[in-house]
Amino acid sequence: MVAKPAGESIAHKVERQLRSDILSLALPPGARISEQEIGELYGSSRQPGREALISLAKSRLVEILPQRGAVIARISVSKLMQAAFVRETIEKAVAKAACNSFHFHARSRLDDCLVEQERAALAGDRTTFRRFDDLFHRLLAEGAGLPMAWTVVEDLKAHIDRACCLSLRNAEALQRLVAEHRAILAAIDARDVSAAEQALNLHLSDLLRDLPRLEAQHPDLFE
Amino acid sequence: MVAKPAGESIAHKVERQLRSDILSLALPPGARISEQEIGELYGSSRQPGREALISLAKSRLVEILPQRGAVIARISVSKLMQAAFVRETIEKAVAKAACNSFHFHARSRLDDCLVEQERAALAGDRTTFRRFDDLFHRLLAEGAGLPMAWTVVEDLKAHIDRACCLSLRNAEALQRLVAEHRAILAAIDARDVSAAEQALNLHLSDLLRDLPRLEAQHPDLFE
DNA sequence: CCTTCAATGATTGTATGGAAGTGTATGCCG
DNA sequence: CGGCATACACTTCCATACAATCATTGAAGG
Repeated sequence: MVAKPAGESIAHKVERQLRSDILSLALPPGARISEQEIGELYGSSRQPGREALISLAKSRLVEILPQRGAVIARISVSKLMQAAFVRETIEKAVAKAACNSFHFHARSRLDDCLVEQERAALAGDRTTFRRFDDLFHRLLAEGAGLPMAWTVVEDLKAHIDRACCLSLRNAEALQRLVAEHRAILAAIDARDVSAAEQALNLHLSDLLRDLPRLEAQHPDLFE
Repeated sequence: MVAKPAGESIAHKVERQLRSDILSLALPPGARISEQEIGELYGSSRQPGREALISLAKSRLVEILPQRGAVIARISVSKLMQAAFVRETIEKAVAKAACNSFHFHARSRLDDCLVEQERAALAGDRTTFRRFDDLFHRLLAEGAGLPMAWTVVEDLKAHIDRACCLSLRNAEALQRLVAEHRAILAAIDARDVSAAEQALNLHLSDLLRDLPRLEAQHPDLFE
C-alpha cells in the first residue's frame, strides 16, 4: 500500500499550495491572480483554481472583485489586532479549561510536539517549526476538550500568520517561542490559571510588539 | 435604476437560500442532497449548486463525502456545546471592551434594532426576529471596535442556530430574549462589566438548558 | 485640451460533457 | 440457500465552451 494513492482532489491540493504560497509571502499582497493562471501554474483547468480562490476568499487571504478578478489581500493591521485579541481570549479560556482537566493522550503528544518543534527551531527549519506550532495549539485545545476552539483559532491565524512570518527571520526568536510554549504547559501542569494566562499573553503579544517595525519596513505589504 | 438589477451571482443566491433552508430545518438533517437536485430546485445548472455545497461544507452545515455525495449535517451536541462555550467567551470579551468605550453610531442603531426586534417578537415573525438578533450581536461587536468578533461568532452560530430554531417555538420566549438584550445593553451603558457578563451568560445559556428536551424530542435530528 | 463614447481584451460566472470513483443490485456458481 | 463476481446506476470531479461584465484604449467631437 502506497502512502497516498491519490486520495485528495486536485482542487484541494491547489488550495493548500496556494494558501501556503500566500502565507509564506511567495505571492505578494496586492498582486492580481486569475483562475486561469492558477490552473496553468498547476497543470489543471480553471475549475480547481476557481474553487481554491473561493475557499481562500473565505479566509480573507484573497479578495474577489466580482466579475473582475482576484488580488492577494494585503495585511490589515486592524484585522490583525482584532484577530490577535479574539485569539487571545479564546486561548486563555482554553488554558483555563486545561487547568481544570486535561486529556492524558493529548498531554503525552504535547511532549513529543515540543521536542520536534525545538529540533526544527535549532535547525532553522521554519516550515516544520510552523507545523508543530500549529500542532501545539491544536493539542492544547483538544486536551482541554475543546477541539472546536482550534478550528476557530485556525481561521483567525490567517490574518496573523503573514506578519508572524515576517517577524521570525532570526533563529533565536524561534527558540524563544518554544520556551514560551514550555512555560504555558508548565503552568497548566501546575494548574495555575493566572500563570497560564500570563504566559499565553506574553506568547501572543510578541508579534504585536514587533508590528510597528514590520509596518515601517514593508509598507507595501500592508493596506 | 432598479433596486437590484441582478447584482448577486446565482451561486451566492443558491447558497443563501440553501443555508436558510438548512438552518430553518426545512431540509432535514441526514437527508442526502446532490449538486444536480440543487440546480434543478433553483432552475440553474449543477455549477452554482456545487459551489453552494462547498461553501456550506465549510460551515459544517453539510458533509461532503468525496466521490459519493453530500448529506445535511445532523446537529452535534458536542459541537454545539463547544461552539456555545467559545461564543460566550468571545461575547464576554466584547462586552468588556464595550463597557470601556462604545462607538456612538452603533449605540444609536442598537436602539432601533431592539425596537424592530420587539415588534417582530410581538408579531411572532421568527425570520425577522432572527435577522435583528444577528444585528444586535453584530452591532455590539462593531460598537466595541471589534467587528471581526462578529464574523467569528457568525461562523459559530452555524452549529447553534438549528437547535435555537427548535427551542423558540413559543412566542413568549422571543420576548424574553429581547428583554435579555435590553439587560445586556443596560449593563454596558452603566459600564458594569460583571453585570454585562452575567446578562450575556444568562442569554446564551437559555438554549443549553433546553437542550436535553430537544434531543429527547427530536432524536433523528441529532447525531 | 478635455470629455464622451464605442470597440477591444481580459476575466469571471454559468452550463454542460465526459471521466473516475463508489455503492448496490443482479446473476452465477457452489 | 449462501457467497462471489460482474454490471449498472449515481455521484462527484475536472475540463471546456459560451455568455455577460468590466477596464482600457483610442478616436471623435466640443
